[in-house]
Amino acid sequence: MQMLTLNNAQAQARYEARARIIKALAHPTRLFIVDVLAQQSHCVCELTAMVGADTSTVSKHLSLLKDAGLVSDEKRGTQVYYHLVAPCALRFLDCAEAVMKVRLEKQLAAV
Amino acid sequence: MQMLTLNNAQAQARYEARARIIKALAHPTRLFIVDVLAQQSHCVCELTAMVGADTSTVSKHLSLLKDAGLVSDEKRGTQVYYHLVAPCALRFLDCAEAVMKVRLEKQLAAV
DNA sequence: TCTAAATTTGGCGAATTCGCCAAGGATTGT
DNA sequence: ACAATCCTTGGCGAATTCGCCAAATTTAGA
Repeated sequence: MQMLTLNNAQAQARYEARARIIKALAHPTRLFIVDVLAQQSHCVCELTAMVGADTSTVSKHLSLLKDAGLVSDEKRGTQVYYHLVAPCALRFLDCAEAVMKVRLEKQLAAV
Repeated sequence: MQMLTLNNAQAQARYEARARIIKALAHPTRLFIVDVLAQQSHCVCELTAMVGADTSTVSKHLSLLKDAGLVSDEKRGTQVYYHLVAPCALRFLDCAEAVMKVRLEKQLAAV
């Protein structure tokens, strides 16, 4: 029975790899994009309009999500459509929501 | 039927709040800590030994997780025990694992 | 071919994150 | 009271992240 530690390189690499994926979701804009893509695929221009930021900014967010393996891209003419390939990412939103709710309840109970 | 956008302050605040919680998990050490606490509560000194970093570093990671509402702390004498209060955070690990597996399969299929 | 639209990439400064060290409580036992 | 242990906080430099602008690329259409 080996104690769980972060001392060996293998365990550390495992957690780093997982953290890299979660980090891809740890941004409000990228979270929003994932939420939108869960309902329907969209091109960069559409997402740019929804987000309300520079095209390059949105494109970089999408590249980041793609590198993490959370979305995929498909070229259609001059446009690039992005699809959500990791639906489990949606549960991040639910979990965050649940944590916020618990925090609020505890805050109210303290009054 | 209102189109989903990030243009209004309310929606933006919502996604920012959720991202703040996810960001708390977006670090290998904090991910490891959550994983460990899922099985059993531990004091800072124990976690420090498992992580293999400075006590202050681990303490700050724990403070961050606590501020996010993911763990709670309980003082017992000179020690402070931390408990996992958001078990749904564990699913982040599963999701990351699944994404990594899909990525690997796709990588193998490309050979 | 020339133009226009869509997207990506490079790069810059600003802001944030990270890990360690040092210092400052808090609590237990002597 | 004093010493020892446990933990937290402040602060520093290094590294990373972020959003915009500018430039390059690709593709469709006139």
